[in-house]
Amino acid sequence: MQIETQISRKDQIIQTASKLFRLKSYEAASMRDIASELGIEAASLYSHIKSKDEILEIICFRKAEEFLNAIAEVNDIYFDAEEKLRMAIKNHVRIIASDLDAATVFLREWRYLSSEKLKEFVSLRHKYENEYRIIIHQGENENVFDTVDVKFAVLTILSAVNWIVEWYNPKGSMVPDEIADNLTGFILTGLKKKTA
Amino acid sequence: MQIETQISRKDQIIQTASKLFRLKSYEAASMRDIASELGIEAASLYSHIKSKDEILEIICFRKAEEFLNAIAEVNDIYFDAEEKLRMAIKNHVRIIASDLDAATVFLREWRYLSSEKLKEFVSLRHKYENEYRIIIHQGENENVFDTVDVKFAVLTILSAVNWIVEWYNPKGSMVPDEIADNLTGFILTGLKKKTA
DNA sequence: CCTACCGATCGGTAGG
DNA sequence: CCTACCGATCGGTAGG
Repeated sequence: MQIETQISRKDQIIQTASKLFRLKSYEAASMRDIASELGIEAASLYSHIKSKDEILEIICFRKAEEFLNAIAEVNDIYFDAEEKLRMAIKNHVRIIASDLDAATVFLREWRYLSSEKLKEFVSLRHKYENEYRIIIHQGENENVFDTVDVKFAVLTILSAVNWIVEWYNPKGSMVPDEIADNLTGFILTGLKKKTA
Repeated sequence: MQIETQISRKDQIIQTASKLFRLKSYEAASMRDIASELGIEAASLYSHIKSKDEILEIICFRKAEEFLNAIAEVNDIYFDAEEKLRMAIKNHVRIIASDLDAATVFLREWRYLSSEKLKEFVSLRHKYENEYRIIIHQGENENVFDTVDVKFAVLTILSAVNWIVEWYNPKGSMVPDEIADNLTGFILTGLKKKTA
């Protein structure tokens, strides 16, 4: 009956790997790099994990699950499309900001997944994208969103939202919710003057 | 006095490398991979190029120059901000579509540049981003663009424009100029119904 | 968790 | 453009 908030060795490995995979990429970061960061030998890592592959899988699929749970919750709680979109983006930005290392690996290094896992991963991402497509469709039906190429719109929205891993600074002036609000504003009304 | 349209061995190497760097990433694609694609031995590559690094540098800096030339031309030819933005995006998409392999490497693999070259590369990208910032500012002054966080707006615009390397299909139904028009529409007026 | 090690593969060079 | 090769490093295993 441990009440300690100790983080398991396995999770320490995953956390360290996230940091190094983000910094140097999955291929360039070696098991020796990860081990030395933890003050142990590379061979010792294998008492906790099966392979380098496995680490990447855990990082990518954990994040995928987080994103999918968040969008499911939004669809449960909110009713109108604009609010759904607003909250989906807010959650998305929060998840990225809560663990920037893992989120960056999820977004940037997933290509290195082994081919079976890669297929599964891609299908989870499609599932996530599809949730956004449904929201946009709903907005069109509610007559609050313009009729657009929905696939195209979702790609554009997610690209902007995911791009924040490239510039987000936890010590910067914008907190995650502000970033989300700014993004949503941009997505909803664009750059052009409304009262021109 | 050769009139042949032959492509030099060096350029063949660069083209093949672009393809493989995009497909497998810079680190994972080996010199032996590139050589075998060309039907020669890995050692033979070094008669035409100095190092693997050099290939990446050539790809990244060639593209950087293309992008910078294009935006300079836009600023020379057009006057009002909206038209400048429209044409800048059109050129950007055209450059990406004209050589998807090289563009993808430019956008995805530049992190592997050696540290001196990386610094130079990042400064070229900042220069490019700055040209967009100037256009947005001009639009604010002309009272056609809303006042926004300019840095944020440029990041969002470029993320959407660059994301096309992830889904653009040369054999797909949308030609580059259509993609550019769609993107520009989205960026200018957003998702929300105007006549609600 | 360590020592000791393996086979494979890497970028690159020498010398022709 | 090739053969022959180098030192370095990789992910991972055996055995304790």
